[in-house]
Amino acid sequence: MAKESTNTRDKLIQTASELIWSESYNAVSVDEICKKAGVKKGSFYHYFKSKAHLALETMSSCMEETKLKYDDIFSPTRHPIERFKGMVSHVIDQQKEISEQLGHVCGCPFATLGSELAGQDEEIAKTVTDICAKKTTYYESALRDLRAAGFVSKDIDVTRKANEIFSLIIGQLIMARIKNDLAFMENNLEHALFDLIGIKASMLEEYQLTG
Amino acid sequence: MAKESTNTRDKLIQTASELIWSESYNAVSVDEICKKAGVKKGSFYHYFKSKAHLALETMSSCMEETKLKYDDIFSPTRHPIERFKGMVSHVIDQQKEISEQLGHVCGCPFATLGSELAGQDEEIAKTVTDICAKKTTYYESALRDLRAAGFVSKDIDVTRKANEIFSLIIGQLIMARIKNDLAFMENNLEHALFDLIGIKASMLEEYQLTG
DNA sequence: TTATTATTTGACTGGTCGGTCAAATTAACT
DNA sequence: AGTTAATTTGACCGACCAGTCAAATAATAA
Repeated sequence: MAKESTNTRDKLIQTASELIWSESYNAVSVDEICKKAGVKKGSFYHYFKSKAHLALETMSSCMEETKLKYDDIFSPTRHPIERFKGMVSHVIDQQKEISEQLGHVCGCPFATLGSELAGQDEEIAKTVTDICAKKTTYYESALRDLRAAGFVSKDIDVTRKANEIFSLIIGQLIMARIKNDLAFMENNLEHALFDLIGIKASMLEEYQLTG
Repeated sequence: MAKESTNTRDKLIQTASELIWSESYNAVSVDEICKKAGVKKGSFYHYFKSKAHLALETMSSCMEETKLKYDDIFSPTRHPIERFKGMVSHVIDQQKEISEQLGHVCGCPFATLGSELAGQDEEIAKTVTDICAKKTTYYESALRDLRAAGFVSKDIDVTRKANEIFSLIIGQLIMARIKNDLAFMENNLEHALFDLIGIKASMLEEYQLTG
């Protein structure tokens, strides 16, 4: 997340990521990004053909990191309950780290950017939609394994449920960003998630003992 | 929602609401708002001391309307299950209406604005936070009545659950805005909501018959 | 070495931004 | 009527916006 790249292109992406994530796309200017990255504007437009393209590549870069992390968290070698718990921990840890680094709870970079530009830039909206779809596939797979293990009802609709889970997380992240406070999420995200999935506390305890 | 006010101030608020809601705060300029409202810039700054203040008053105005609607939907005279169903219908109807009118699914105006300006304007973030808190009180009250009627467990934490409900709705609205598609919400919001509350389909059917 | 390509620089553009202001107009009060 | 206050107007800032470009420099290949 903080790799101190010497490469000009990466430095721009890194800086843009921080500025846009903590402020917003339209509130941050190309000049500002260049200044903070220590790069002249001409170089910026050597690597990116527009501000929007920088945002797109920033998202790609961020999604690559996320994929590495999620491939581990949602590895089929883990128990599906552990996967969801791992994801919750990861989300909260990441938010803590970023909020300490940038001085503000930032929420989900994709959702924030997507929401801001949904009515302004179709390509960005499309990219965010794709990223969201990708994330829900992790949940779907974990839900299938949860179903196979008998933790949830046989007739659960995993696609629908995965989307519900995703919405819940996005919603809590947005609220955390607006309130600039992670407390509620820390106390409630896991609880709410298992409630939504339909796994009772008693089942979690049982799993805890046997697992 | 479309009152065609002849009053200059109201016309500016109305226009700003539409433009900011469908685009975003930073993407819409004061000039643009004035032009569409048929008002000169000098008049704008006669009524609002800054662009941010216009946004604040736009939110107040929107929240007033919302309160009228919600006071009806969440009237204690209604069965608490009916209240939640009524809210879901209202949210979806409103989204449909606005998306037809403005040509794009717009989501929650407070969440969109709040998310965009969370790291930029503290007063706006604070206002959005207050509005969110106000909305959750409707859910809390309905949850208490649901608990009293025996539809949910006696030891449910209504404040926590109300916040979870709120997050879920915000999340689905953000996703609908990004995807510019209401289909998922229409098919799933009510279902997900009752899942989260912990009311099984069988109980809903039972209520349907007796109510 | 020289020729070719990739990268960096900084000055530049035309347009737009949020916001100001004094003067003109209208409405309200006496 | 005359006076005062509310409203509207349009011209006007300086700062900043995204994006351009030709020339300078550095890296690579022959």
